Amino acid sequence: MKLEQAARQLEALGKPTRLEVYRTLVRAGPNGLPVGRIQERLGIPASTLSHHLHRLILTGLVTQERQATTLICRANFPAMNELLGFLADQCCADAGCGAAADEAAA
Amino acid sequence: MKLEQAARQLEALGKPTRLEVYRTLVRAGPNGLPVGRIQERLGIPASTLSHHLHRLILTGLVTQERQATTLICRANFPAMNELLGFLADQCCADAGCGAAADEAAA
DNA sequence: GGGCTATTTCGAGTATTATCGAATGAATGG
DNA sequence: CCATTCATTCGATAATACTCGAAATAGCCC
Repeated sequence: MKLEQAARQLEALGKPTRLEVYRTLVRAGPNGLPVGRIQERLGIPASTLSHHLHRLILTGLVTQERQATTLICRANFPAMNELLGFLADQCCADAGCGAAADEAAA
Repeated sequence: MKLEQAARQLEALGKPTRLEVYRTLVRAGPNGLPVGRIQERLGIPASTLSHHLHRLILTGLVTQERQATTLICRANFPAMNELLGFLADQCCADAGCGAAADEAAA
């Protein structure tokens, strides 16, 4: 993964509002959640939520699929995985720290 | 870890410039690197670099220690670990995805 | 097509952030 | 104490981003 792409994704998760949206989608699992449901849960104005979702989609962290009039949003788990991998690589490339090892052991 | 704290750290890593600084420190390992050395490597103006380092320090991702006239900067590995843990928890709390498992197996 | 629901796009106001040169502060060595 | 080196703070500018109401679009059902 390129550094710039990673930075974009990290930035996308770097605002509490968006991180909460993303967390909600992650917790919803592979079935995803309609936009309206997210809005109900988090109490965000529709236009604001749409804006944040768009940003998350642009970075590839979230996908959308149309079902009739509602749009289902899903967390893109492989993308998250890649991002975690990038961060872990940074950490353990030359450092020899126990970071990833701890995670794996836990 | 609180969501807001995680968001602050993610935001800190969310700009290419800062991510590069952080990566440089991570790769430097526990010995860290003087501010001037980072500047040489990345070619960033001193004031800009100082600004970014300050942000990284505020979020707890980087620490500084004075050695005579030079300031040694170090990546805070436990903080990074906590952040990775937070993201992994988000991912696997209810979703049952294979994310962390894949990382561990790799 | 008319009405209805779900969601996005538009537009504007506000706030935060990045960048960098110049000036300032901190610490050592003579 | 003065000169020197290392790094931060100041100040100003430009760019980017957040927020949200109003208007527009997409798709279904009758």
